[in-house]
Amino acid sequence: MCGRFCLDSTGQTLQRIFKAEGGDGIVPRYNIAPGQQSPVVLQGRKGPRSIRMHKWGLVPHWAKDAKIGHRMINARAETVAEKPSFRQPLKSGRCLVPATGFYEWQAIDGAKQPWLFHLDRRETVFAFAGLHERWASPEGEVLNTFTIITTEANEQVRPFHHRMPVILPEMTWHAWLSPAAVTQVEPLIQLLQPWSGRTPITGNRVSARVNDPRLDQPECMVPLQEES
DNA sequence: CCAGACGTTGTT
DNA sequence: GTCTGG
DNA sequence: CCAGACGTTGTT
DNA sequence: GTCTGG
Repeated sequence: MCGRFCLDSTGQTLQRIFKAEGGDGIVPRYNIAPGQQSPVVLQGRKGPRSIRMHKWGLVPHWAKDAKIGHRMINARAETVAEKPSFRQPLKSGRCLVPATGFYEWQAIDGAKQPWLFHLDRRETVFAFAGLHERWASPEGEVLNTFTIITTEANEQVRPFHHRMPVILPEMTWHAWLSPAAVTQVEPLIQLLQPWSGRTPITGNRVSARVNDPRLDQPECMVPLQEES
């Protein structure tokens, strides 16, 4: 699963980490939900990578209605090459989705308690494997959207959920982003495999409940004291 | 041929 | 747009 | 993912 | 229960 994540980074930092242009004005966010705009890193046919704001929830180019995006927030790595909605984006619309963490949810006394999963250092920016699409409404309005690819959960996440977003190691970013279009999909699918073990994730309980406005504040990212 | 779906997660 | 089901 | 809505008619 | 909106 990846139904919510955070990106504790400025556009300037993203430019440096991803060696990309754009993204000016991006500020840290701690509670990015489906339907919201979030940065993605794209590789144009020529020239440098660029950072763009896309809407989370992929709308296929053939869709008659943008509402379909609501159920396209994730794509399974195991089937992404076959699904009508993702087949073309896999060939020509791969992207990176910058993040510093993602949330899992635990029911405690009937309430949903968020846990934040992040890398060794909580502020380390990493990249989800993503796909993006450009959709034009019948009226001609353009909507840029993306989805996050998921895979089997690793050891750290498994106690919470059986799925997690694919995290691409930096050494695979170039291969995932280019060339712009491919005919053979197998090498790409291979890139989605090495998430496990290679990417140790730390989970910490967040000091705010779900949809508590404080969840949008950086203070909530600080791990809670261990309970005695 | 046309009509309808096109997705994932989690829960029952 | 493309595939599946009827 | 979670939260919140879940509807139509007629009038502005 | 299921769908939509964020």
